[in-house]
Amino acid sequence: MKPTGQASARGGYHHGDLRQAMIEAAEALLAEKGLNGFTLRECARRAGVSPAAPAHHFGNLAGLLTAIATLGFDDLSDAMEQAADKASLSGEGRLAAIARAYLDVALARPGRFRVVFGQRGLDWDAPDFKRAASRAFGVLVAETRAHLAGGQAAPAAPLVTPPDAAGAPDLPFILFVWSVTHGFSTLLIDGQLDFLAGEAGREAMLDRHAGKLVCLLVAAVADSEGLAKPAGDH
Amino acid sequence: MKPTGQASARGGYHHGDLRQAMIEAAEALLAEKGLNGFTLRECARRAGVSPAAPAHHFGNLAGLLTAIATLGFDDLSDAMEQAADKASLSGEGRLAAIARAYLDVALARPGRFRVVFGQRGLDWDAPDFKRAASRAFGVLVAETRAHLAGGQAAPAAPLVTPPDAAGAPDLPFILFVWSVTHGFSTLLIDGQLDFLAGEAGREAMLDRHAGKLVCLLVAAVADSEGLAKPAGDH
DNA sequence: GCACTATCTTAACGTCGTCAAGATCGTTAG
DNA sequence: CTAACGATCTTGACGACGTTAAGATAGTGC
Repeated sequence: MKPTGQASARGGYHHGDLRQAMIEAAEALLAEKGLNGFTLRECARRAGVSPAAPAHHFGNLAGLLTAIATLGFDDLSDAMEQAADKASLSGEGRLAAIARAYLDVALARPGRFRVVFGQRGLDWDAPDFKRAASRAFGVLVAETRAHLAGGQAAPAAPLVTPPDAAGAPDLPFILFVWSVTHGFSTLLIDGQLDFLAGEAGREAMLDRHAGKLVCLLVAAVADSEGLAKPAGDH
Repeated sequence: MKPTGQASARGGYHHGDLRQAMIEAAEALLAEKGLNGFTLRECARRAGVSPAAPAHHFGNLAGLLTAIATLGFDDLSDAMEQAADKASLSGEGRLAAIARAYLDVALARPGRFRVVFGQRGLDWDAPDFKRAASRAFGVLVAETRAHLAGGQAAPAAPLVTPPDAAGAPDLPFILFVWSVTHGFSTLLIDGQLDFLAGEAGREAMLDRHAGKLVCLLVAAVADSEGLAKPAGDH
């Protein structure tokens, strides 16, 4: 049978690199309609492929979303690392830098961010996904510890596997940092703070408050440093 | 035509109080399957009613979810108010009490919490919903301000309309409190902190860290009180 | 040049949210 | 008392969704 459907419009029966094409289509669709309007069929449509084609590459919808979420975690890790390094050079605090980077990534791609931390089912056991998630958490842990240590020194071995952190004495600080950053990002993304924007728009509201919020966070971690540590170290 | 379908099993053509029955079925379904497995048809099925029946009471799926979210916001407000009052009597801090109450509500009904702050579309313009959301934010504002004022005094007029808060000097503190609380709740609910639970389960992990986290929050707000205020008041 | 395997299409299934049209019931006006 | 009416619910249907099974096509290695 001649390829009379989508394949003919594309020029061949095989796509070539459908996996990448699907991911790009998915990102575009997420940016356009958000996670709510996201559809596997629409992605396949944009990739010029039948609805059943993605099954072989991703298994199912959860597989595609997991691939997107993996990219999202890596994006988060990269942005935090780069921001911390740059801030370290210019003398700013690394903690403030990663918090700001986290927020920026969330705001730049809210759809993808919602996939990472969203309700639609993911393959939590996918190796790549687990690795990406661990890396992002590792960056957070490393930077928070560097901040607690008082220096701008980048830790030599920044990779922290989650089980290591389970009993760490500075875990409350790490959770605190993550909670503030993630919470503010989530509230913003979900539109819960839109009533604060006024007529100036969200950007103005961000410029006004995000900086102060990060200052509060840094001050909080610095000031209560001795709270969770048994013996004083300063 | 005789009622041969769902109506006969119920005993009559009319239900009586379908609106309430749908809400109860929805809550049960959310508790059982979460927001992901939530379905309007399944709710109607459990209420013993045809799939099109809820349309007249809620308009569409968003209408039903908005009704649930309204209950969720009211639940949040009530829990925070009661916790603050009780804590005030026993001498504890009201701020720590509302943070803990927020977390407890989220953990007690994660499905409903995800409806309130979730991705599935809601009718943001529904009057009841707006009122409930404003009330919850108002409680947060009032308690944070009471804490900043240094006393456990409950404010006489706790209702704060959102526009009032847009230019308030203590807004960063309020956002800070909300971000920490909401962020930690969200991370927990979404299973992002499950790897910290270990073999002891999530309850043990909560008992270990939630308290310290709230302590950090309270200390942070108390310590950096003078940061956003132009003139020192202590 | 041929089998083999990966890749993609077609067709279909069951489920979903929603709508239009009709049936039923409670209520109220005459 | 009854007839009309509006509110409530059912039925049946529509298009879209995710997923699957079976078949067609293309690149690859022998």
